[in-house]
Amino acid sequence: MENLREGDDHLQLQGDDELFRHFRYMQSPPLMEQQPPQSSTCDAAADHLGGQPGMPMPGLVDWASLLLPLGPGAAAGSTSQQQVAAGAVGEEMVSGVTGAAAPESGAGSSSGVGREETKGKSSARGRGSRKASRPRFAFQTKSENDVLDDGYRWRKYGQKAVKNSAFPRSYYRCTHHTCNVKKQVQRLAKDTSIVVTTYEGVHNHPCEKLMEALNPILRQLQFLSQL
DNA sequence: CGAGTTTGACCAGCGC
DNA sequence: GCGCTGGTCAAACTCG
Repeated sequence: MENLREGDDHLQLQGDDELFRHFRYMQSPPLMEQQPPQSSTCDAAADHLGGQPGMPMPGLVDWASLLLPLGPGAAAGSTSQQQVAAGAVGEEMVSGVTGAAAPESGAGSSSGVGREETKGKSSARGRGSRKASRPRFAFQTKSENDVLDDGYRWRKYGQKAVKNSAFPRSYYRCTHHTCNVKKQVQRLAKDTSIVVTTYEGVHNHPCEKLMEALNPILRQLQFLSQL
């Protein structure tokens, strides 16, 4: 696995379509300045999508699709530009991104990529055969906070010291009962101001904070549409 | 008391 | 085959 090259600040962001809905705008800038904790990344994404210079089709957000529960077939309903993003996602590319986003530590190495949890204690505690990995998606944020507030709720289930890194890697799972999306968070050893977040899987439910924020508007729209 | 975090142990894959 | 490493589990603990 190829590690992050020295000075490789052009991490290309790739991933599943759902994540692109939130982070697609980050494809051009090498780093995303993390938003303050009080504003979720969903909101941040909204802000950036409208105003980030150099963004592909800035301001064109398919909000309706954001509100749809996202499943494996959800990409079929994506907009054309989303399909372009989603279509670029393949295992090789995703692995490459993961490796690029995890310098030094060996994260994204062959031993790590694609390891999948299986349910049930007996099946080697989820360390059975490596099935074809779910889409993985890594990006860097420049922030003092390790955990990027992306609008979803996460439960930490592990923390590991990784080789050649003074900072441990944290493991999170989405707390939504039907969603088994995971993410890893690790701070770069070379640049401690940079946090590498690796998402694995696709949320099959809407962003909670976004829904919370949009609910009053949606209700109003519903009311108006009835008139 | 429930939800989330911490942390040591366990296990599989990989390289040598 | 063995040791190293990463990923996960689960009991204990903390917090609201």
